Amino acid sequence: MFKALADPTRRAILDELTERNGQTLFEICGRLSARHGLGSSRQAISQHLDVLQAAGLVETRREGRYKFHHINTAPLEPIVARWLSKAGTDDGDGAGSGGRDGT
Amino acid sequence: MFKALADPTRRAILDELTERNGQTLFEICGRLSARHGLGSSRQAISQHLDVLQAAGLVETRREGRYKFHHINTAPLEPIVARWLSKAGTDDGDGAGSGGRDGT
DNA sequence: ACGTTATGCAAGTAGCTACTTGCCTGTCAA
DNA sequence: TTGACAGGCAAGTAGCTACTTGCATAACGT
Repeated sequence: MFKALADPTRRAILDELTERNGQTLFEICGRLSARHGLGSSRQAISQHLDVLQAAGLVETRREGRYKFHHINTAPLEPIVARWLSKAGTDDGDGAGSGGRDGT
Repeated sequence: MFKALADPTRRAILDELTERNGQTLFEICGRLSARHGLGSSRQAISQHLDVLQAAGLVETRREGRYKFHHINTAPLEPIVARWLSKAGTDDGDGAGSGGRDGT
């Protein structure tokens, strides 16, 4: 899921779907090159959408020869909370376990 | 920054620092192999820490021959809110702009 | 039926990324 | 000072990832 967010093009796609949910592949293609200045081909976008769908961030709805893509922000919420929840246990020692390397 | 989160080892490091902030490189090494079952070498972890530091997720404090690593969750908050804030503008059309490919 | 439109699948390629290996610098203890 | 400890730098390698190219399939309009 994090790997899906690692790519700038995929983040731009999410930006696009946030602005206008339920777009087709061709519309995403056009808007990406027009509004984000990305010159990716149709297949590239299609593969990106596959990755986003596999990550659960995008859901698709088939309708005739069109395929609409909808953003799903549900998986985004717990991922960061995992590190935000704690992260107040400052220590300062940390030097008592030397000698392990694994090589 | 997203690329820093894309790697499982780096996420494990963040987990470790969340549990015990201010660890040294060697302690992180030992705890990763002990608690997370990761057999990464010292240099590998060092490079991961460099990436996390470049992403602003980890800050370091030098003290003698020790170097303590502290997690910084500040950059994590706005990244997801970017897509969570809107994402209610469902549309449904989206087929009116065919013909653009860019190739 | 026929051409067009919208999308899908698969193989191949180039660039990136994580990891290793080897050596070096600085710090602490005796 | 000497040896051990903690960490750093740099080059090389293997696997992954994004992208391209080419063809195939299904729905729609006429």
